[in-house]
Amino acid sequence: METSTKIEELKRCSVQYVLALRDTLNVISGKWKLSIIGSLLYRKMRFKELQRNIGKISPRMLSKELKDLEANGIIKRTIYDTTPVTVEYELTESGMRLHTALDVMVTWGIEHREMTLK
Amino acid sequence: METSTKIEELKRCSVQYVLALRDTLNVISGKWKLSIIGSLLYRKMRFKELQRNIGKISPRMLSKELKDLEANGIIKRTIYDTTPVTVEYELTESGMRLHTALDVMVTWGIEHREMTLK
DNA sequence: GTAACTACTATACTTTAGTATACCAGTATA
DNA sequence: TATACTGGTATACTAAAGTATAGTAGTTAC
Repeated sequence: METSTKIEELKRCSVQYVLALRDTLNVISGKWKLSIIGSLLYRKMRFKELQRNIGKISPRMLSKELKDLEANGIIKRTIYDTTPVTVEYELTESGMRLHTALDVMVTWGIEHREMTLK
Repeated sequence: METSTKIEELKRCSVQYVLALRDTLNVISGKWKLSIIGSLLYRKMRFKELQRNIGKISPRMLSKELKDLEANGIIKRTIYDTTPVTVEYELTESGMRLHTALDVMVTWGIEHREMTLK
Protein backbone atom coordinates (compact mmCIF):
# COMPACT_ATOMS: atom_id res chain seq x y z
CA MET A 1 0.00 0.00 0.00
CA GLU A 2 1.15 3.50 -0.84
CA THR A 3 1.99 6.00 1.89
CA SER A 4 -0.68 8.46 0.70
CA THR A 5 -3.35 5.75 0.86
CA LYS A 6 -2.20 4.82 4.35
CA ILE A 7 -2.56 8.44 5.45
CA GLU A 8 -6.12 8.67 4.13
CA GLU A 9 -6.98 5.48 5.98
CA LEU A 10 -5.47 6.72 9.26
CA LYS A 11 -7.45 9.94 9.11
CA ARG A 12 -10.62 7.93 9.27
CA CYS A 13 -9.65 6.36 12.58
CA SER A 14 -9.58 8.92 15.35
CA VAL A 15 -7.50 6.89 17.80
CA GLN A 16 -4.77 6.11 15.26
CA TYR A 17 -4.93 9.71 14.09
CA VAL A 18 -4.27 11.01 17.60
CA LEU A 19 -1.41 8.54 18.06
CA ALA A 20 0.30 9.60 14.81
CA LEU A 21 -0.19 13.22 15.80
CA ARG A 22 1.36 12.63 19.20
CA ASP A 23 4.40 11.13 17.44
CA THR A 24 4.93 14.43 15.69
CA LEU A 25 4.23 16.54 18.76
CA ASN A 26 6.64 14.57 20.92
CA VAL A 27 9.39 15.41 18.47
CA ILE A 28 8.86 19.18 18.71
CA SER A 29 7.53 19.68 22.23
CA GLY A 30 9.58 20.87 25.15
CA LYS A 31 10.71 24.35 26.04
CA TRP A 32 13.76 24.49 23.75
CA LYS A 33 13.22 22.18 20.76
CA LEU A 34 11.55 24.78 18.58
CA SER A 35 14.31 27.30 19.24
CA ILE A 36 16.90 24.72 18.23
CA ILE A 37 15.04 23.66 15.08
CA GLY A 38 14.37 27.31 14.25
CA SER A 39 18.07 28.10 14.61
CA LEU A 40 19.00 25.29 12.24
CA LEU A 41 16.37 25.97 9.55
CA TYR A 42 18.67 28.12 7.45
CA ARG A 43 22.19 26.95 8.38
CA LYS A 44 24.19 24.44 10.41
CA MET A 45 25.58 25.49 13.77
CA ARG A 46 28.02 24.46 16.48
CA PHE A 47 27.21 23.82 20.14
CA LYS A 48 28.36 27.15 21.57
CA GLU A 49 26.89 28.95 18.59
CA LEU A 50 23.47 27.45 19.33
CA GLN A 51 23.88 28.31 22.99
CA ARG A 52 24.61 31.97 22.17
CA ASN A 53 21.87 32.11 19.57
CA ILE A 54 19.18 30.73 21.87
CA GLY A 55 20.29 32.78 24.83
CA LYS A 56 19.26 31.50 28.22
CA ILE A 57 19.53 27.76 27.63
CA SER A 58 21.89 25.88 29.96
CA PRO A 59 24.46 23.53 28.38
CA ARG A 60 22.76 20.63 30.16
CA MET A 61 19.43 21.29 28.46
CA LEU A 62 20.99 22.04 25.08
CA SER A 63 22.95 18.80 25.24
CA LYS A 64 19.86 16.82 26.28
CA GLU A 65 17.60 18.32 23.63
CA LEU A 66 20.20 17.85 20.89
CA LYS A 67 20.48 14.17 21.87
CA ASP A 68 16.68 13.82 21.77
CA LEU A 69 16.48 15.45 18.35
CA GLU A 70 19.31 13.29 17.02
CA ALA A 71 17.70 10.11 18.40
CA ASN A 72 14.46 11.11 16.67
CA GLY A 73 16.20 11.63 13.33
CA ILE A 74 15.59 15.38 13.20
CA ILE A 75 19.20 16.54 13.36
CA LYS A 76 22.58 15.16 12.34
CA ARG A 77 25.72 15.55 14.48
CA THR A 78 29.10 15.71 12.79
CA ILE A 79 32.42 15.73 14.67
CA TYR A 80 35.46 17.29 13.00
CA ASP A 81 38.92 16.26 14.19
CA THR A 82 40.26 19.76 14.78
CA THR A 83 41.87 21.24 17.89
CA PRO A 84 39.79 22.04 19.81
CA VAL A 85 37.25 19.58 18.47
CA THR A 86 34.46 21.06 16.33
CA VAL A 87 30.95 19.61 16.36
CA GLU A 88 28.34 20.68 13.85
CA TYR A 89 24.59 20.20 14.08
CA GLU A 90 22.29 20.36 11.07
CA LEU A 91 18.75 19.30 10.19
CA THR A 92 18.26 15.95 8.45
CA GLU A 93 16.11 15.76 5.31
CA SER A 94 13.19 14.81 7.54
CA GLY A 95 13.98 17.71 9.85
CA MET A 96 13.97 20.06 6.88
CA ARG A 97 10.60 18.76 5.77
CA LEU A 98 9.23 19.78 9.17
CA HIS A 99 9.41 23.35 7.84
CA THR A 100 6.12 22.96 5.96
CA ALA A 101 4.31 21.60 9.00
CA LEU A 102 5.69 24.42 11.14
CA ASP A 103 4.59 27.02 8.58
CA VAL A 104 1.04 25.66 8.71
CA MET A 105 1.10 25.88 12.51
CA VAL A 106 2.40 29.45 12.45
CA THR A 107 -0.30 30.40 9.97
CA TRP A 108 -3.03 28.88 12.13
CA GLY A 109 -1.60 30.60 15.22
CA ILE A 110 -1.64 34.03 13.61
CA GLU A 111 -5.09 33.62 12.07
CA HIS A 112 -6.46 32.28 15.35
CA ARG A 113 -5.15 35.32 17.19
CA GLU A 114 -6.72 37.63 14.60
CA MET A 115 -10.04 35.81 14.92
CA THR A 116 -10.24 35.73 18.70
CA LEU A 117 -9.15 39.34 19.19
CA LYS A 118 -11.56 40.96 16.78
CA MET B 1 -1.50 45.21 6.18
CA GLU B 2 -3.12 41.94 5.14
CA THR B 3 -2.82 38.82 7.28
CA SER B 4 -1.13 36.87 4.48
CA THR B 5 1.52 39.59 4.12
CA LYS B 6 2.06 39.59 7.87
CA ILE B 7 2.64 35.83 7.79
CA GLU B 8 5.24 36.14 5.05
CA GLU B 9 7.01 38.81 7.04
CA LEU B 10 7.03 36.76 10.23
CA LYS B 11 8.55 33.79 8.47
CA ARG B 12 11.60 35.87 7.70
CA CYS B 13 12.23 36.57 11.37
CA SER B 14 13.20 33.40 13.20
CA VAL B 15 12.50 34.73 16.71
CA GLN B 16 8.99 35.94 15.88
CA TYR B 17 8.42 32.74 13.95
CA VAL B 18 9.26 30.61 16.98
CA LEU B 19 7.03 32.75 19.20
CA ALA B 20 4.03 32.41 16.86
CA LEU B 21 4.68 28.69 16.65
CA ARG B 22 4.78 28.36 20.42
CA ASP B 23 1.36 30.06 20.57
CA THR B 24 -0.05 27.25 18.48
CA LEU B 25 1.78 24.51 20.33
CA ASN B 26 0.67 25.75 23.74
CA VAL B 27 -2.91 25.37 22.59
CA ILE B 28 -2.54 21.71 21.65
CA SER B 29 0.16 20.43 24.01
CA GLY B 30 -0.50 18.50 27.16
CA LYS B 31 -1.29 14.83 27.56
CA TRP B 32 -5.04 15.06 26.87
CA LYS B 33 -5.75 18.05 24.60
CA LEU B 34 -5.34 16.15 21.35
CA SER B 35 -7.66 13.40 22.53
CA ILE B 36 -10.28 16.00 23.39
CA ILE B 37 -9.94 17.89 20.11
CA GLY B 38 -9.89 14.58 18.22
CA SER B 39 -13.12 13.53 19.94
CA LEU B 40 -14.83 16.80 19.00
CA LEU B 41 -13.67 16.94 15.36
CA TYR B 42 -16.78 15.23 14.04
CA ARG B 43 -19.47 15.95 16.64
CA LYS B 44 -20.24 17.79 19.88
CA MET B 45 -20.08 15.87 23.14
CA ARG B 46 -21.02 16.11 26.79
CA PHE B 47 -18.65 15.82 29.75
CA LYS B 48 -19.26 12.19 30.67
CA GLU B 49 -19.36 11.26 27.01
CA LEU B 50 -15.87 12.74 26.53
CA GLN B 51 -14.71 10.97 29.67
CA ARG B 52 -15.94 7.60 28.41
CA ASN B 53 -14.60 8.25 24.90
CA ILE B 54 -11.10 9.15 26.06
CA GLY B 55 -10.93 6.38 28.64
CA LYS B 56 -8.44 6.86 31.42
CA ILE B 57 -8.73 10.61 31.94
CA SER B 58 -9.73 11.73 35.45
CA PRO B 59 -12.58 14.24 35.79
CA ARG B 60 -10.13 16.74 37.29
CA MET B 61 -7.90 16.70 34.21
CA LEU B 62 -10.83 16.71 31.78
CA SER B 63 -12.33 19.70 33.56
CA LYS B 64 -8.99 21.55 33.58
CA GLU B 65 -8.20 20.85 29.94
CA LEU B 66 -11.71 21.83 28.82
CA LYS B 67 -11.32 25.15 30.67
CA ASP B 68 -7.93 25.72 29.02
CA LEU B 69 -9.32 24.98 25.57
CA GLU B 70 -12.32 27.23 26.19
CA ALA B 71 -10.09 30.08 27.44
CA ASN B 72 -8.00 29.69 24.28
CA GLY B 73 -11.03 29.92 22.02
CA ILE B 74 -10.77 26.34 20.74
CA ILE B 75 -14.00 24.99 22.18
CA LYS B 76 -17.39 26.38 23.11
CA ARG B 77 -19.29 25.31 26.22
CA THR B 78 -23.08 25.38 26.22
CA ILE B 79 -25.23 24.75 29.28
CA TYR B 80 -28.78 23.50 28.79
CA ASP B 81 -31.28 24.06 31.57
CA THR B 82 -32.46 20.48 31.83
CA THR B 83 -32.68 18.24 34.88
CA PRO B 84 -30.05 17.06 35.44
CA VAL B 85 -28.15 19.90 33.76
CA THR B 86 -26.66 19.10 30.35
CA VAL B 87 -23.40 20.66 29.18
CA GLU B 88 -22.22 20.36 25.61
CA TYR B 89 -18.74 20.97 24.27
CA GLU B 90 -18.00 21.67 20.62
CA LEU B 91 -15.15 23.11 18.57
CA THR B 92 -15.26 26.78 17.63
CA GLU B 93 -14.66 27.84 14.02
CA SER B 94 -11.01 28.38 14.91
CA GLY B 95 -10.90 24.97 16.56
CA MET B 96 -12.32 23.41 13.41
CA ARG B 97 -9.71 25.12 11.29
CA LEU B 98 -7.03 23.39 13.39
CA HIS B 99 -7.98 20.24 11.47
CA THR B 100 -5.82 21.23 8.49
CA ALA B 101 -2.78 21.92 10.67
CA LEU B 102 -3.27 18.59 12.46
CA ASP B 103 -3.52 16.76 9.13
CA VAL B 104 -0.20 18.24 8.04
CA MET B 105 1.39 17.12 11.30
CA VAL B 106 0.00 13.59 10.97
CA THR B 107 1.30 13.42 7.41
CA TRP B 108 4.76 14.53 8.47
CA GLY B 109 4.74 12.04 11.37
CA ILE B 110 3.88 9.11 9.13
CA GLU B 111 6.34 10.07 6.40
CA HIS B 112 9.06 10.67 8.98
CA ARG B 113 8.52 7.20 10.42
CA GLU B 114 8.70 5.67 6.93
CA MET B 115 11.92 7.57 6.20
CA THR B 116 13.74 6.74 9.42
CA LEU B 117 12.79 3.06 9.46
CA LYS B 118 13.89 2.23 5.93
C1' DG C 1 -34.37 3.88 50.54
C1' DT C 2 -30.58 3.16 47.87
C1' DA C 3 -28.19 3.14 43.70
C1' DA C 4 -27.00 5.58 39.61
C1' DC C 5 -27.15 9.44 36.72
C1' DT C 6 -25.63 14.56 35.69
C1' DA C 7 -21.12 17.74 35.87
C1' DC C 8 -17.96 18.64 38.31
C1' DT C 9 -14.44 20.26 42.69
C1' DA C 10 -10.97 19.43 46.62
C1' DT C 11 -6.95 17.64 48.64
C1' DA C 12 -2.85 15.32 48.54
C1' DC C 13 0.37 13.02 46.18
C1' DT C 14 3.92 11.46 42.38
C1' DT C 15 6.30 12.03 38.27
C1' DT C 16 8.46 14.66 34.70
C1' DA C 17 10.54 18.84 32.95
C1' DG C 18 13.56 22.36 33.54
C1' DT C 19 17.17 25.27 36.37
C1' DA C 20 21.44 26.47 38.77
C1' DT C 21 26.01 25.85 39.59
C1' DA C 22 30.20 23.81 39.25
C1' DC C 23 33.28 21.18 36.81
C1' DC C 24 36.13 18.27 33.00
C1' DA C 25 40.24 18.02 29.33
C1' DG C 26 42.77 20.13 25.85
C1' DT C 27 44.43 24.31 23.20
C1' DA C 28 45.10 29.18 22.03
C1' DT C 29 45.64 33.94 23.30
C1' DA C 30 47.29 38.10 26.19
C1' DT D 1 50.85 32.47 34.29
C1' DA D 2 46.10 33.52 33.85
C1' DT D 3 42.11 33.64 30.94
C1' DA D 4 39.04 32.08 27.49
C1' DC D 5 37.97 29.09 23.96
C1' DT D 6 36.11 24.18 22.41
C1' DG D 7 31.93 20.67 23.76
C1' DG D 8 30.17 19.04 26.89
C1' DT D 9 28.95 16.14 32.11
C1' DA D 10 27.58 15.76 37.27
C1' DT D 11 24.90 16.80 41.13
C1' DA D 12 21.23 18.81 43.37
C1' DC D 13 17.54 21.39 43.26
C1' DT D 14 12.64 23.73 41.97
C1' DA D 15 8.52 24.07 39.29
C1' DA D 16 5.09 22.29 36.39
C1' DA D 17 2.21 18.56 34.89
C1' DG D 18 -0.43 14.77 35.84
C1' DT D 19 -2.66 11.01 39.10
C1' DA D 20 -5.50 9.01 42.70
C1' DT D 21 -9.25 9.12 45.54
C1' DA D 22 -13.03 11.00 47.63
C1' DG D 23 -16.81 14.04 47.75
C1' DT D 24 -20.41 17.74 46.16
C1' DA D 25 -25.73 18.75 44.88
C1' DG D 26 -29.69 17.64 42.62
C1' DT D 27 -32.73 14.11 40.01
C1' DT D 28 -34.49 9.79 38.49
C1' DA D 29 -35.23 4.77 38.27
C1' DC D 30 -35.90 0.35 40.83
